[in-house]
This record gives sequence, structure tokens and C-alpha cells, in this order.
Amino acid sequence: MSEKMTSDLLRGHTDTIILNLLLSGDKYGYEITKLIFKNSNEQYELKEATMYSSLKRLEQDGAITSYWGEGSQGGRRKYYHITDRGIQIYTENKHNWEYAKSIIDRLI
Amino acid sequence: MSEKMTSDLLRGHTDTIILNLLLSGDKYGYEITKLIFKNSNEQYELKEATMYSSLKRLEQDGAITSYWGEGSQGGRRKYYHITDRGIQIYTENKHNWEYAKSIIDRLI
DNA sequence: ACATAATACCTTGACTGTCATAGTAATGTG
DNA sequence: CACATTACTATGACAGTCAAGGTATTATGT
Repeated sequence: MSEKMTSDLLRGHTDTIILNLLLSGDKYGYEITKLIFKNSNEQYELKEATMYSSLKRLEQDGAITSYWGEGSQGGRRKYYHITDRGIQIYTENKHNWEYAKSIIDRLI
Repeated sequence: MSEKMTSDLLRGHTDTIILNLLLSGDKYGYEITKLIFKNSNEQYELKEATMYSSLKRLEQDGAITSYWGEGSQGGRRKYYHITDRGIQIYTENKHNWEYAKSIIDRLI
């Protein structure tokens, strides 16, 4: 299973995946990529550039807010917090995913 | 449910959806969009421009071949035929979809 | 006869999400 | 003291989608 394939088919779900992670508490960027890799059983690696562009988009949309934490180890950390609006967007996206899934399963 | 949302989440599946249709026999372009709309219970409308760019891509990749038929009604029809290579690509794509689905379901 | 709708195909240019690449900077390890 | 790891950021390219516009034929209603 190629990396390329996974990325193409997961396209558009990055925002939702990140919002889902933030539901269980504030996280910093680097931590998010590591968690996704771990939670997917090492099968999906969200690229840093993709994640940061998603975080930027989410912040501009008011789905998340950010604040600098103290860098305890390594570089300083920027933490992300999900807003009420973010929770709402997450819920909609998850619902849309179930909907899209049923359509694809019917057409493929 | 907005059109926009559907398109974003079905992105990348267009080729596979078309290949799936061609498995049951040669079809012409316009017919493909109508069939997809019908098969999805009027819930997904594959845009013409998207379909033609997908057909062009598939033909370049050797997944399909094309030939002109007689236009019995309306404009002349260009028919598309799936090749052995197309069947192989379809099978791989379908497998990849099942794989991606399981990953997304775990991360979302 | 004539306008309109429907059939059927095609091109172009813009937009968006992804990612390779590159860079900065701090801390931990051998 | 070099090197790996942690951690964030910017840029430029690429690919799939689609709105918009175009051409041409046939069917339908008046």
C-alpha cells in the first residue's frame, strides 16, 4: 500500500481528524502528527506541511485558537484549542463523512 | 447537505466510479453522468468537466479505450471501453478505498 | 416555420489541499 | 562538541475539481 494512495484518499479529512484529536484536550502541532501516526497503527503519516496548513485554515475559520506554551524540551510549543464553533464543524464533518461513505460504497 | 461538501469528500474516487460503471459494458460520456446521478439516488452529480478530465486521464493511462458511435439522437456519442489494465486498476482502487475507509473511521 | 429544450462533446482558467524542500532554533545524547 | 530530536514556518509545485463558456445535433411545443 503506497503512501501516495493513502494521501489522495484521505484528502479533505485532515481538518476533521485534527479537530477530533483536539476534542480530548489541547495539543501542540508536532504532537498531533505523532498521535495520528500512532492512532493509525503507523499506517498514515500526516505530513507536517499539510498539518500546519490545516491548522492555519482552522484558526482562520475560528474552529481553533492557539497559544504559546513553554518549550520544556526541544523547540517551543504552540498549543491548539478547539472552540465551540470547532466542535460544531467537527460534528458536521463527521456526519458528512458518513454520508459520503454511503455514496461511495454504492458507486464503487 | 451541500454540493460542495460531497465533491470534496468524493475527490479522488471519480476514476474508480467511472471504471466501475464500465465494468458492466461500454458507455458514452453523457450517459455516465446521468447513470451516476441516478445510481446515487440523485444525491451526487458528477460534473461534466470533472468527468471528461477523468476520462482523458484514464485513456492516457491505458485503463480505457474510446470509439465514436453513431449519434442516434442528440449529438454524436463517444463510447468508452474498459481494458484489462483498467480492470486491474479498478480492483486496486477498490481495495485501497476499503483500506482508507478503515483508517479514516479510526481517526475521525 | 421557428424558438426552445435536450442531447452530447470539449476547453480554459481558477481554486484548493497536499507535500517536497528548505530553513530556523532550542534541547537532549553520546 | 557534534549530532539527533524536537518544534515551528514559508515557498513553490502539482493534481483533481468545477464554473463558465463554447460547438453541434436532434426533439418538442406552438
